Amino acid sequence: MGPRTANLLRDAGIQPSAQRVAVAAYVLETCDHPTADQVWARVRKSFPMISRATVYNTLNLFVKKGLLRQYTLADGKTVFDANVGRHHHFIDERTGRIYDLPWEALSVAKLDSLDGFEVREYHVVVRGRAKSAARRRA
Amino acid sequence: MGPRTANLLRDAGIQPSAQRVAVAAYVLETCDHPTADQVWARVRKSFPMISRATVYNTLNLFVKKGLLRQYTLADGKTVFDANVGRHHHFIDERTGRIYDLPWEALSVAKLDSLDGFEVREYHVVVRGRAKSAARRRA
DNA sequence: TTCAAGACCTAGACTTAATCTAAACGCAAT
DNA sequence: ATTGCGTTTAGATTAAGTCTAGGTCTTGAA
Ligand SMILES: [Mn+2]
Ligand SMILES: [Mn+2]
Ligand SMILES: [Zn+2]
Ligand SMILES: [Zn+2]
Repeated sequence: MGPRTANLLRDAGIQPSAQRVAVAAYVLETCDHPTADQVWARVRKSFPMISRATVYNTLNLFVKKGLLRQYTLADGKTVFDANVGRHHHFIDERTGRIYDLPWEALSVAKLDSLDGFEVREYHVVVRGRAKSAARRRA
Repeated sequence: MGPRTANLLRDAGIQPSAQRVAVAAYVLETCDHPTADQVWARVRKSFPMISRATVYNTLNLFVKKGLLRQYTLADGKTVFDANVGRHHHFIDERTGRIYDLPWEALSVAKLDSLDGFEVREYHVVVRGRAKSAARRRA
């Protein structure tokens, strides 16, 4: 997470300050879907002086630059997603945990015949329970 | 919207107070997907003394009794939906407005082969622009 | 009819997520 | 050294939502 992360930010047109690298090292690597405050809590362990505003600003900057996506899928919680490609989501109803489903795992038919709507993107939101195999995998 | 609405509430096991009938008359009839504060603003026009807490309590009660569904689809906003059957959603990216798509309008394949996940429900969230025809229809 | 008991409602305090503000900081070019 | 600019900071602010404690309304039994 040293110069590799810094270069990743530079390539996206972002000045790699120490705070931004610390946020990136966590949020761009995890396969969780953390909220902003979860990111703050996590990054503060290794960077105790970082402020809440900086974490929020940094996450929003990463979204604007295409390094992150932002979703609100459940509970009114806004989460961040390092998986910026197309994919679907599975929400475990017991734990609230969000899992990624590969784009090819599902297919949606009849989208073109949606009369009156110009479709730009879509994804499937699935709810249920993740079995232990999936919990381990993620 | 007088005794009809009251009976609807009674049938759901809800005591039809004046406040609850006023909330129901709007939120169970609209095909919008209003937030709690939008419901409050609307109901206050005809019932100026109703409190915020009552609107929130009433909406949550309706959800618990199965008269409403609650979604968080975009912008971290929690919205209420009088359409309690299965259906999909279309979000207009310009206006933020949410439209219902009939269940049969789309079909999702390969859901049963989702290894490691026990599916309880799912729906498709589509984003794009609603053409004027759809805007009129809704 | 009266009048508790319980259900319901209300204003306002509180909590939490998120943004805003204005000052301070850090670093590079002059 | 001085300036300037991008970045960070603490704290104030806004907004969604819940909670509390007391007041009001309904209801049904005496
Ligand atoms: Mn609202
Ligand atoms: Mn909020
Ligand atoms: Zn994801
Ligand atoms: Zn709907």
